[in-house]
Amino acid sequence: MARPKEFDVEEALDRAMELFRRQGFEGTSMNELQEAMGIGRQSLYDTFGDKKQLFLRSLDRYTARGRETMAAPLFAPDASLPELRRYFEEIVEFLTPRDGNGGCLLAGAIVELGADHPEVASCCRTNQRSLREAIRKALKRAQVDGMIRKEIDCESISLVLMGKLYGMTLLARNGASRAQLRKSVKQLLDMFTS
Amino acid sequence: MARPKEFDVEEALDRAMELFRRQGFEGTSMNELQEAMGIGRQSLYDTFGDKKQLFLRSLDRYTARGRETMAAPLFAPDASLPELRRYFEEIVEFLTPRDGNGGCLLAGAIVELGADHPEVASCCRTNQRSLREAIRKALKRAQVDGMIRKEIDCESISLVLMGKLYGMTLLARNGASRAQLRKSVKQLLDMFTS
DNA sequence: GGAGTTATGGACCGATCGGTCAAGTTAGGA
DNA sequence: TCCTAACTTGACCGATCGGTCCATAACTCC
Repeated sequence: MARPKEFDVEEALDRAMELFRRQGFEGTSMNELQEAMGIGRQSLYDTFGDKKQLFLRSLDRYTARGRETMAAPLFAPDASLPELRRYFEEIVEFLTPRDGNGGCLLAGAIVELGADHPEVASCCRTNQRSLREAIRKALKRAQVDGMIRKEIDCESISLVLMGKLYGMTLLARNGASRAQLRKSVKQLLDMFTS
Repeated sequence: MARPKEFDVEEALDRAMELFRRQGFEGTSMNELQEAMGIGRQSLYDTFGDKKQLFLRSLDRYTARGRETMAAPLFAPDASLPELRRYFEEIVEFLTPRDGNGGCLLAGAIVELGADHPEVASCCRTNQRSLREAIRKALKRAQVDGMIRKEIDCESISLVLMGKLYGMTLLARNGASRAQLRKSVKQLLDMFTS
């Protein structure tokens, strides 16, 4: 081994992730990334490969981060309806920040690259699958405990809720307020709770 | 007046719209547009202005087209629950074409340009407002006729349904099948019908 | 204290970007 | 008929794109 890196790889990746989240893939240039990450051109390419690889790593980090923070309680083995409600509440808050720079890297990735970048598409689908599964389990658990009506099909409702999450990212980007989103979440969730 | 155009403006716009829908704003170059539209460079700029103006006109056309075709029955003065169901069914079909080139120009516009292009954002919001209003009226009418439970708040459910539409564009882009989307629509709509 | 390895900074690459210029062509109106 | 306004064509513009090369610096190991 020789000369150590002068920058923090994880931190640089966070900066890239944030820029991609706000501006999208095509909308962000390597020059902007380099500047935002605070590293030199060559260090960028040596460490992260080309732009697509950097985006993919940012996306991976983004989804992992989401699972570890906001979604963590939902992924807990005993997660139920309260955890689900709390998760949706956190998503609403995340999508409507004070500075107005809402926007979801995952949604951007699906729209912008989902059709022609297999690895990105794969990452997005994997994330959707695991999240949906966590939602389904939480719903089922809540149903067993009598918090959700018996006739509800948790499997298909989990897809409805995934769509709800995606839908909110666009509603938020299109001007919906935190209060509006919060209310729409409550309306939907109350609909199948008993 | 002098020499007439050799190409059909509306048709050229359709081509541009289709390309933007599939590839997004940043993902589509003027060279590609020129080729797809089948016109010369200068004709393009003379007729449509710069890229942003061309995109805006494409977006306008896209939303207008949607209102005139799929959404037309929903906008009818006597639209009710059947029209609403039918509209969602048509959207599902639109989002899951045989060739796999699903994708919604409106969703792309919101994600890619909603944050930093006021005119595009304005167009997206106007479209959302009018569509949501049509949904709300149809819901209300269905409620008066006893097809929807009395305790339902049509105003806020209309936002839930707008979110559902947006959500489906991402679900479709992320691999959801026509059958899955259809089922999720049924699940949601059945939830507040009596 | 070399020797070998990795990181850094900046110049540089061809390609492509959105957009324009100018010369030539085709029509309508006087 | 001929003038002129509008359309077409293709070369061309500077800027920026993603990506690479190379000389130099900084570190570890022998």
